[in-house]
Parts: sequence; C-alpha cells; structure tokens
Amino acid sequence: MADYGDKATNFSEWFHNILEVAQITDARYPIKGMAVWLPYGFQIRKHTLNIYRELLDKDHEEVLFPMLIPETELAKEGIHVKGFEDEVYWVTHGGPTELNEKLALRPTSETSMYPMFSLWIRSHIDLPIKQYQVVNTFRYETKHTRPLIRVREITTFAEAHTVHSSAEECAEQVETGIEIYKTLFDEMGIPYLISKRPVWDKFPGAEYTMAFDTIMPDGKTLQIGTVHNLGQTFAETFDITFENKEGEHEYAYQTCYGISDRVIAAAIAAHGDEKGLVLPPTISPSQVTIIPIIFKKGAEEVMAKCEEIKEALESNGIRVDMDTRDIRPGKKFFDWELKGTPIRFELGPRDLENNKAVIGRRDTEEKMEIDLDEDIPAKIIELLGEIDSNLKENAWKSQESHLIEVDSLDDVASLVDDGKVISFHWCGDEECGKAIEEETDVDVLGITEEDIETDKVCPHCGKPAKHIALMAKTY
RNA sequence: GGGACUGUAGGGUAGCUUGGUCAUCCUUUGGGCUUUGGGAGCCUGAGACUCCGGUUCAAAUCCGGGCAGUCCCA
Repeated sequence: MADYGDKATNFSEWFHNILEVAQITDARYPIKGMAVWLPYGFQIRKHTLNIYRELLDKDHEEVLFPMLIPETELAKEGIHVKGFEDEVYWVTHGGPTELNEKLALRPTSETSMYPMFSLWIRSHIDLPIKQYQVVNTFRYETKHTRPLIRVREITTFAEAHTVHSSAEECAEQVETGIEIYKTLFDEMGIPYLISKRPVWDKFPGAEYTMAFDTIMPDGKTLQIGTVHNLGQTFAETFDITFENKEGEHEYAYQTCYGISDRVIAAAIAAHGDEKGLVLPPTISPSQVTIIPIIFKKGAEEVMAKCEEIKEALESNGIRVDMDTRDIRPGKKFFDWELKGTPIRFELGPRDLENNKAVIGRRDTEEKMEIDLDEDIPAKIIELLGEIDSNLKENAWKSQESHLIEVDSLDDVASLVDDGKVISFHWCGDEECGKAIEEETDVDVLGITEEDIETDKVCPHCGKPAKHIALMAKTY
C-alpha cells in the first residue's frame, strides 16, 4: 500500500503527493510557483471550466483582453494598485530596447478592461454589460508557494465583470454572482462558507467583498471565490459614464467576481482519500473506466463485449475510458483508484460465461455484480447520481465537523490548532477586529450573518454584537 | 518581511560527522522468457552527486554565493 501521507494531519504532504502521482500537475518546472498541467489534470480542469462556462454563458459574454497593461492604466486607481503593486511582474524590454513605458503582466484585469468599457459605454441602452474571460494572471508571491493554491502564475483565472446603470441592479448582480458560484461548487461537491470580508480585507477598490471559503482537511480555510461590489469607484477612475433616461451623465456601477485553480484544489482536497483522488463524476475525465480482464483464451470475446458496452454508455452521454494496457488487472485497479475514476467496470471471461460484470464504486469501495442483460447505461447513470450526492454529503459533513461556535475568544488559539473554524458574535468594529487578529493570531474571515437581533455582546470589546463572524487560519 | 532546514538517476533514499575504492538500496524504465480475476516472478541492460566560485595533490563530502524546495514566525 502506497503511503501518500495523512490527509487530515499532514495535508500539505498528501496534496503534493497526490498531484504528482495522479499526474495532475508537475511542479518541477524551474520557476518558483509555476507548474505544468499534465494531460490528466488538464482534463479535470477542462471539465471544471465546462461547468463554469455553461453557467456564465446563460447571460454573460466571453471575451479575451490582452495580458499586458500599461503602467499608467494600472496606476490610475490608487487604492487598487496599492493592493497589488508589490506583486506585479513588469515587462521592461522589447528585445534589447528598453520600453518607454513599463508593461505589467495582469495581476487581475480591471485596469485592462475598464478603459475599454469607458469607450464602449455611452448610454443606459448599452447597459448592462456582463462579460467574462478565462485567462492566466501573474502575481509575484513572496510567501512560500503551493501548487494550485498559492502560485505565481494563476493559470485558470475565471473572472466576470459587469456594468450597470443603478446601484440596486449592481447589488442584485452581486447576489447573482453568489448564486452562480454556489451552483458551480455544488456541482463539484465542494462545501463552502459565504461571508462578507472585513473592510480591511476586501478587494482593493471595492465597496464590499463577498467571499467563498472552504475548510481544508487540516482546518485551514481556502478562499475559492470572491464577488465584489465595486460601486462607482472604478467608473470614476476610468471615466465610465452613461447618459441616463433623464439625459444626465452618470458614473456606472460595477461588479466583478472570480474563481481560480484553487477550485480544483478544493475538489481534490474535499473528496480524496488515502488511496488517491476521488473525483466527482461532473469533473472526472472518465466517469466509467472499463477494465477488460484479458486471458489468452477468450480475449476477443471479452474485448468485443467491452467495446459494445463502451458504445452503449457513450451514446447515453457518459464519458468512458477503456484500459487496454497489457498489464495485470490488479495494477489497473490500483491505478484507477489513484486517479479517482468514479466507476470501474470490470469484465473478464468468467463474467462473460455467467453473463455478468463487476462494478466498483470509488467513493464507497463497494463492488457489485450486474447482469449483462440489464439496462447498463440506466444503472450507471443512477449510480453516478448516487456517487455525486454521496461525495457532496460527506464533504459537507466533514466541513461541519470543523465548525465550532464560541462565546469567548479565550480558547481560540488552541481550537484553531485543533483544526477548528470559529463562529462568534461580533460588534463589527474595524479596530476591534484587528485587535482580535493581533491577539489571537487568527484571521477574521468575515461576517456570515449581518445585522442580527441579539442580546449577546462582542467577546472582545464587550459592545453589543451585531453580526456572526468567522475566524480561521487561512491558506 | 524575518528565521530554520534541505538539494545524490523520473520518484524515494544510503554515503557527508572524519575529503581518497566501481556512489547504496527500493521504485521507475528498455529488451527477453514466463504469467494474467487486487500492485507477479526470473534473466539482462539504462539512469544521479542542484549550479557557479573557493580551499585542497584530491570535493557528493569543507567554505561562500545563486537557484530551487520544505517548514516556522510576522
């Protein structure tokens, strides 16, 4: 039995090992924080993006903006640039010639897109604009990098940008963005916590930031998606104005929301186990992997039946892979457990004789027989659905086991060391929040329930509590 | 931002303290035989001292720096 490390007690080690042995990424690329997507990992990424695109294509348009941003544009929005300036990669030369203006590799695309929005938008008729792009972005991370989680090239940055003619519509779009991401994470079985980031941790330039965090197996949280209400800040900076129905010029209202490679990291972390990956059928490269068990005698008949089943499954829209390698079946079972294929379909001469096949579930490790005369595609589709909901349910249970409500912050440090994420009543004051972070050395993630009616007081400052907030160690 | 540790075949490692023989073992991998329902076996090949500089008759081993990685603290 291979030992990939213990997922709960040594998540980092487990995660590194799984990425490597399951051939998702190769982190040996000779630049810190940049890795190669391997074919198997790329497939997972592709299916994840398919879900994403399907969700956004309903009422967003996909676009593609350049990767380079002139220094003057990047620097226009003061608060925004301050949030990123230490992490920007600069292009300074074209061949031997020094450029007369430095060009930034986009750390995010507001300053790339919004000057164009300014040109495109003249009247309220032009609004709303809802666009998205899937691009790579660059951040010169100074902390230690981790594959998929903290990288210098974010290879999969899926960002949406919207422009509206009223503050109300803009706020509604924030809710829409949240709903889209909920659906995406639900499809992948990733549990999440939604909170409003504290003011000192919001997106630079935003009015407020709504964030999705998932709790990793070690109890640290990972931010997997954010939705920002930008208000009119960027519109003022980039002069995005429209003529409203009254014929007056008004600054536009904007939102942006994004997800990244981290979503895939979250899916791997949420479902994987000591044997390797466990992939939800929605993103697994193959949903069913057929393993023909070949002996010299009867090989042709077995292969023919396997082909037949493969075609039957594929014509029902199921992704099927067939492992025809000339190696022992045991080796194949181990390989596909490592790669997390949801269903193994094993068929050998003995089965053929009995008119049966063996189905193996990756999530429960159950093996069951199926009659070859049965409606196999229907059975598989049913099973895939069960696997999907089982994975999701377990992941949510696991997340909930990390959550704990407290009335006092005395034990926060030891609870967090124990892998807990803390929920507490909070006054909401910036000064108080920063003091809490300082004293406990744990981050205030954000507010999960805003402006609640309660008799409770803030455990730190003793003032009346207004919100329920979360604290955690973060990745 | 500050600190600690590490770098030997594709992966994991021994050797480094005390410089000196053909650099160890597992895995991987090419070829051959034999096997095939949970990682087969045998035979025979392949594959490494992070880079640059220094000390030395001699460096995987000692020293300095770069690059890369892991971890801890802000």
